[in-house]
Amino acid sequence: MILHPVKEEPSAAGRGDREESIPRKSIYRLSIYHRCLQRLRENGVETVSSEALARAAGVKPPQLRKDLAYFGQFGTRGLGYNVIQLAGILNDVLGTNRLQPVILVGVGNLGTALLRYGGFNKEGFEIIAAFDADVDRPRPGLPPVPLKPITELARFIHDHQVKMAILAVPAAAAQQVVNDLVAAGLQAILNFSPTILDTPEHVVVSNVDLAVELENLSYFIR
Amino acid sequence: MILHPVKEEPSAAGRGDREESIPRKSIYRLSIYHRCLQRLRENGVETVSSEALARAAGVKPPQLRKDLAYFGQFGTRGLGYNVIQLAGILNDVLGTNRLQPVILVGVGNLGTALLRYGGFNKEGFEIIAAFDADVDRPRPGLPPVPLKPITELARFIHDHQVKMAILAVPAAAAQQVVNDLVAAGLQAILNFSPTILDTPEHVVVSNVDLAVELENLSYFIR
DNA sequence: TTCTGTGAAAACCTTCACAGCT
DNA sequence: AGCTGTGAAGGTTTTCACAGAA
Repeated sequence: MILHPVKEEPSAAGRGDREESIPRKSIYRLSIYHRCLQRLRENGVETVSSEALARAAGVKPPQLRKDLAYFGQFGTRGLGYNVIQLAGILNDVLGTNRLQPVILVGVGNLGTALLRYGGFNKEGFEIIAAFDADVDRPRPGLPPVPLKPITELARFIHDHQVKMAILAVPAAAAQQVVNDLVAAGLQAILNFSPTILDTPEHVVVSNVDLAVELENLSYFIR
Repeated sequence: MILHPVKEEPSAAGRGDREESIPRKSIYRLSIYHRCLQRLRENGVETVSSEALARAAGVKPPQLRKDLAYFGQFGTRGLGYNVIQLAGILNDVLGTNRLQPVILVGVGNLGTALLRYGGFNKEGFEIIAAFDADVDRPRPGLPPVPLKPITELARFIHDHQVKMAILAVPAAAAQQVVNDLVAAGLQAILNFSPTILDTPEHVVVSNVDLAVELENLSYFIR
């Protein structure tokens, strides 16, 4: 995905290496399990075995159990996992129980598309503002999110205690913007700009490069 | 990604296990190197060392050299790599030298956003048609891509020899659609639907789940 | 009996260190 | 001298296999 999505490797950066060192891949899968559990809950399923949940998430059962084991013992031997309970635990672990404010930086083609998409809001994230160098450029059909000049970025981050940003600026501008974001205290970046960002240890970056994902798939076609 | 962003693990599925077994991660990085080389070329750089290219791509130099070594020897000892030549080689390896037709399946919020984004076309991919169960639903500002009912999917894939699809249908519909795609001979899927797809060995899937990427980042915020 | 939790083994990927061209 | 190519070492993640609780 992207695939795996492409991706960083430090184990548990950001958090204070809680509980030894948990592979970042495990954390990533936790989000996937969480999603599967939500669907099971919607379907009224009360209990799920590691085998069933693993299949839904596309992993092998021992992997799922190992991943969960980093955080505790949540299952009942001979039975499986309580769907609601496990979903709640993952909510706590991932920090998705509280609504998380997010800003979008870069409202060009892709940024506009992401704004109009709106799918983030359903999952506990809210884009509370968008920033761009050119505020006046026409962008038909934008949802009612405040659009601000990028010069107000640092101030806004401070004032609203923003911790996460979605970055969709041109590659050439990305590093400079990131420097500003980091200086303002931002902690996590979902990067759609086609560049590898240079960030300090305590800032976490996930890269999603749509062109790279397609190129990568292209290799596997005969 | 992102990313990411998430991702499959079989080594060299799809292709006939050419050259022993090449890690999928290596292939993925090849796309990243390719992108960095393009930028270097634009800047008029003629030669690049493994150290410089690795830094641009966010990896360590031996990793870059190992990745390239799966496909041959392209550098000059004492000098480095010729930017244009290496870019050409990666074009060949990745199969991005020829224009690749792609279809979009699912023109809801996200699908529409992706269509309007249009960033794929620059990179050697062209969305030649879009499919949705409901063709009549209003979608303002769509680019001039043929929008067809999903019932014509199989026929179209056959007639146009389509090998790649971008999937952005609701989770509940995804597996059924994928079954149809696979039956029609499709080989690679970039999946934006928030589900793990069940596909035969010879079909490659990259998953990009935007909500999962955000959730994952959420963990690292204190 | 069933299914989780987990140490140990296997597989995998990354990094090192240096040999070998230019 | 400089930098690539690569076997071997090192580290991490995945998988196995079984002990142990319900």
